[in-house]
Amino acid sequence: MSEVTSAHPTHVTLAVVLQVRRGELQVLLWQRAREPFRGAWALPGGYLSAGETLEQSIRAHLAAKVDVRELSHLEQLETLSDPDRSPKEWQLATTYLGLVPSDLDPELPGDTDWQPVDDLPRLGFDHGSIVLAGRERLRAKLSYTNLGFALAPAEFTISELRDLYAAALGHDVSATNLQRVLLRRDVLEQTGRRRASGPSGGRPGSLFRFRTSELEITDQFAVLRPPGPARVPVA
Amino acid sequence: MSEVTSAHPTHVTLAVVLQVRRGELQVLLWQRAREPFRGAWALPGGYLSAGETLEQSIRAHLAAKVDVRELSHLEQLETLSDPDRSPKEWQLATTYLGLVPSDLDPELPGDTDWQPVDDLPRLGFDHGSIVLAGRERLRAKLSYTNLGFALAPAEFTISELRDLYAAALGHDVSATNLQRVLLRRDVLEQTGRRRASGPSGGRPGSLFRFRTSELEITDQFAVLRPPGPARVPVA
DNA sequence: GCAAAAGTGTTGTGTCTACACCCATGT
DNA sequence: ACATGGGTGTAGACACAACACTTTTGC
Repeated sequence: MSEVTSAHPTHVTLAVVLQVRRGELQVLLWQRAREPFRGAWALPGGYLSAGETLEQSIRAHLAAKVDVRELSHLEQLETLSDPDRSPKEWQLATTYLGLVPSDLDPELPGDTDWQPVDDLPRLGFDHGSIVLAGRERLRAKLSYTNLGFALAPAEFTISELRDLYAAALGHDVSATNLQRVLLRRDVLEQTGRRRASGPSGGRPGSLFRFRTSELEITDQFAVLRPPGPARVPVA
Repeated sequence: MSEVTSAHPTHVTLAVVLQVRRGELQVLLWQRAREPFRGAWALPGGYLSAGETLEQSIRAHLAAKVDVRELSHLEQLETLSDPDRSPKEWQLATTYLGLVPSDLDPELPGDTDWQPVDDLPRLGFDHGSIVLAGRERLRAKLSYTNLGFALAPAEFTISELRDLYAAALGHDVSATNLQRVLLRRDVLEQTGRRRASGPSGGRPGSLFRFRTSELEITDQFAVLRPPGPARVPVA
């Protein structure tokens, strides 16, 4: 139990902001200057203010760390309530997953930096497990939605997209099959332009873009799906 | 904005408790005796008490309505924070999905009853949309997990299970294919016993049970899945 | 021509739906 | 015998992975 358990808990919002940087999935963290967990890294966030929604709260706190307009996606994860999760007070935390496209490099305050999710520093509170929960949500949704749009620049080649997916998913991805899956699902479209070849030659890749930046479920993986004459093919 | 917006919100937990009753999916509701929304139906739940986790809170509030031991499953849904969601106060609500096996018929207080999800009465607050969100979560998880265990009695025939799935999913389900899908996924096992025939004859059905009552993801629907030599077949 | 990178063709596999057919029981 | 439901066999649809092969570029 907390040292202080008042009748009313405090409420904070926390965000797992992820971006693929230098080929690996990284998370935005800041280093605590005060107890508790002085010197440890922590997720950005803070107290809920009067009259705010939780989403407004996390956006406001993130604004102190990054330009919030650079967030390509934001969704709620879990609300944590273990009375012992903060040593100082009874504190609820509603966690969010945020994503930043790989071509942006936000200005950060001095105490804030990106850290690799696969090699996290020591994190305070329960923030380590929150980061992993965020990564799992991302991985799942990459598989059955068009969430890739939130990791990618506006335009990209299939190889570049493959590298983003590989970094986020943590395993190799075949460019060949990635292209076919996303085109068949009508998630990608060709821009008509092509990227210039690299210095060592090679065929220049076509540039693609995501058809929409609204989250859509593209593979409803609906096993046990409704009976009936095959679903209408896309026009 | 609420009439009263204090610096600290109150926090409630609410549960969408679902059960298949008489062939249809129903939700546990109680009828409000006081303003706001006097006479309207509402989800069970209530204020978070000092030192409780959210899950302890919703279990405690449900205990006033049903025997909590009859809950076969309980999981967190979303935390709602719109300042206008309650007319009286600034109130956060963390919502849960609860499930009750179809063979139980809990004793209920006089103000509490089951209502069909497909034909809801007038609900107070934002509880109508919460019920639908709970139903969607159930439908999705029936498809790719073994969550059926939480709707079904300990033992059942495939036809009985088919009827439960059909009621929960809202469309016909083929007993033939349901059996094969769940057996292949190793979710069901045969008990060896059989049900007696009905009055009008017919072959008696074999009795099955779920292999486990722990939630498991049985179809990881992992499109874009890791490369490699085919996953090891079940022994 | 040769290396490098992008993209297509093709085959095979796993998982599901649909539907015909067979099985076991009561009357 | 026949009706009533339970259960199996089998064929086809579909989406994907794997991999060989072709195309387009730089040097």
